[in-house]
Amino acid sequence: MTIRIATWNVNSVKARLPNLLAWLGEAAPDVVLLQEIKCTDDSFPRMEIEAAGYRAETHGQKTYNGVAILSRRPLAVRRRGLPGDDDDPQARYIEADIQGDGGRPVRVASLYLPNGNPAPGEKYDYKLAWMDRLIGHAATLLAQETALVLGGDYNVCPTDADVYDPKGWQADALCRPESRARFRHLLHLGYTEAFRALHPDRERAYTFWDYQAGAWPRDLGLRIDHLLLSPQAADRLRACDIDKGPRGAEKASDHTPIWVELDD
DNA sequence: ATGGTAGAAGGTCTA
Repeated sequence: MTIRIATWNVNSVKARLPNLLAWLGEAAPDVVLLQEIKCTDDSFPRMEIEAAGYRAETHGQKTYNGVAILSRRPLAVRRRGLPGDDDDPQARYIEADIQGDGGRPVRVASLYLPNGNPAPGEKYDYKLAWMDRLIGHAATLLAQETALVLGGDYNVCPTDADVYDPKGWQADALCRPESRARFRHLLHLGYTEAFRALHPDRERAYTFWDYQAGAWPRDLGLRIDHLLLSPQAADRLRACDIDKGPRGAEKASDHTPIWVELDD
């Protein structure tokens, strides 16, 4: 048996509720990591999602950001918010233990890394500082030797192969060397980036296409949504892929889901 | 050179 864990930046869970429910019904993932829910915890569409068979834990915020974890299995939240700055008001991190429920337990986190544009500037500084906090917390988690999936919208294109126009994007916060160096730092701690581990040479593998300028029909995309696995999770990795279906739907998010399958 | 799109909020910001 396997457990399937997906991540999807839905760009407003309320605006995307029909798309999300349809996709839960088709794809039937066991766990879904959501980003940019853009609502508070008490306005999250909990009843509809529970009716679809999922428990939901949220770390919401009005208007911007907000993350959530949906799970068919029981789950226990470990933390809301990334440690390292108690004054940070932005809701970009939630972490939970998914119960084994007959299989093996797995720890997951849903993260929404700051975009960081314009760069250079204050927003870019916040992005890099947030990445430094993530590196610190990811190292702490690694020492606990659990099967762990750090998934979400990293707002980083790891290499030029993950960008439709590398030259045009080289000065953007998603592609700048400081962002990429910190992403590599995460990997050097001991994490495995699931998609490239299984598809090292696949081209034009994107998870995001801008709403503007016909980016989707022209396939002008970026790969910025990632699933990072601790060694104990990487040992269980069986499959990973991008599900482009939802990006082609009516009223689509500008991101599409990416998922991993782990031995259960 | 600009605007092109989308979402939430609300008379603009974020992406």
